[in-house]
Amino acid sequence: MNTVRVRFAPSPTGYLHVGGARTALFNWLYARHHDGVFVLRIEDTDLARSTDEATQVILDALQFLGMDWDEGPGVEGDYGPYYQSKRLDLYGKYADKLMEMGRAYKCYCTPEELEKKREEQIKQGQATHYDRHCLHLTAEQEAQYQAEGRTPVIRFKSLDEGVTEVDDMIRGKVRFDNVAQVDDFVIMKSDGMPTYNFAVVVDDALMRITHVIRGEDHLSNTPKQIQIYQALGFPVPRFAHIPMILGPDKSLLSKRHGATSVMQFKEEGYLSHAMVNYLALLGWSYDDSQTLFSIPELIEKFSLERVSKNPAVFDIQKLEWMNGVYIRELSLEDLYSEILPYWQQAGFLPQDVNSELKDYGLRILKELQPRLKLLADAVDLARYFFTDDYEYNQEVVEKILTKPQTKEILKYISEAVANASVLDEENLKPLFKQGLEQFGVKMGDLIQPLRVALTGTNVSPGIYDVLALLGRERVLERIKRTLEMLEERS
RNA sequence: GCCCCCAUCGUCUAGCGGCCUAGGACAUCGCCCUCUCACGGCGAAGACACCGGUUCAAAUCCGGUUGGGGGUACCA
Repeated sequence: MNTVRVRFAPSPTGYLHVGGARTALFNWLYARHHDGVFVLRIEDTDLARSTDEATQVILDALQFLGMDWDEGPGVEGDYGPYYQSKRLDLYGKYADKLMEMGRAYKCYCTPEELEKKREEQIKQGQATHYDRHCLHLTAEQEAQYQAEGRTPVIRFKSLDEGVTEVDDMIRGKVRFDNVAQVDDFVIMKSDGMPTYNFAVVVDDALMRITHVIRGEDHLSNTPKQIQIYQALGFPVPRFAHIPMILGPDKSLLSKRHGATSVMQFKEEGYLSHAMVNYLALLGWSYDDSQTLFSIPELIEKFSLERVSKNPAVFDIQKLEWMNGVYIRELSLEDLYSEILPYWQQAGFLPQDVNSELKDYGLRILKELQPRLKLLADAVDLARYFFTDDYEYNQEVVEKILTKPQTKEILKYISEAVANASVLDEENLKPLFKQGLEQFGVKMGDLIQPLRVALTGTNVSPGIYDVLALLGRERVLERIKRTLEMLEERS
């Protein structure tokens, strides 16, 4: 049996888009499922925009998602180099070969001339295609063009009849009319660089790619590529065109829909596992019930047969939910490791955390864990545990601390806290209950003002946990501070 | 303009002729738990785009319409 060889071929434009990440994931899962080879190839022929940094960003993003490649940057294999910019001689070589065979020719037409013809064709209701003006140029005509300073491109001479069929693993057989749909497209630009449709064939063929799994936006270009494969005598790989990812308005997902960069998601506090699991479900499903998958499970269960044909809207809410699920699955130790950088950046914890502080962090995390959707949420939710410098939510103060008896209640709690042997539920609850009788109120009327006094908000973990974490000294200080604030107001 | 792809709840989807009074997940709403918020539990609402066929039988097959997406470049 032949080894499955798939590839992900991003162009380094500065970041890895979630659509690209999903394409990479499907390739990676397919390779791992079939014990195949996952190749990473950098399509950096756009020299103006491609930089080493931009490439590194993509590698980092793939690494974050746990997609390791078997051949590619940093992992030399038998079919390198894996940067298109280092393969330029190959494209020239195969373009020459096509010209020798009479399957390619030089074209001196200018973009302006071509645009004019194109407009004319559209006006007449025809399909747009090159009119082969330069197919049979005489030596004199060529010399004339060169004298005019024109630099030629090389065009592929496409088939004059018949149809080219794409046997897509997801969409089935798709037929394209050779004459109308495959024109003599450019394979080498005037600057000597190959065009995408040409380079991708040369590279995929030379790298022995067996399955081309890519976005549906490439489906229409596939017949062109197949004709190149055939002209060059290369075996044609299998194709699988996966559905596009759309924004909420059903247009192609892009920056204007919000974050689309994988690394940006990472910074906001999305876990690698959640990203991968969610992305896997965008266009693929296993059965009618399972939505949560471990990575090994994904590898085991993934198949192209179960990839959907319809485009999928990127649903950030579902991703958030899933992130919460995986945050809750983390051990406290692991959660701490994930959140430490956020707390350090917020100035809550120093670069070197001693064991006492770490233990405190762990205790906080125990309470925060079920409340987190994003790792970054742990900053705002934990602020009052680390600093006295937090804002009082004025709306909440208005609503809760203005009730009658509030000051008396807080004073009562202050005494209870001062007198309790240990600040925990067992010791405090009886004292609080006494207060209920004394003031003739319910537990909430006692706890909510206390919560506001201690946290500045009406949302926090259970009050006994907050009390225990803050400790007697800070609790008393904060109640005192709150009482002073109330005095000033009245 | 021309060509290609697609069409089940708001969203992701299950469904590959009878198992469907269409299942699950997110989101929404209600109830429970409860000191708030989460978590968790229970429940509700919510879809086969439309029109023709084929068939004893259609969400499932075929055609058309409409809608959405993509391609049509010296971008990838």
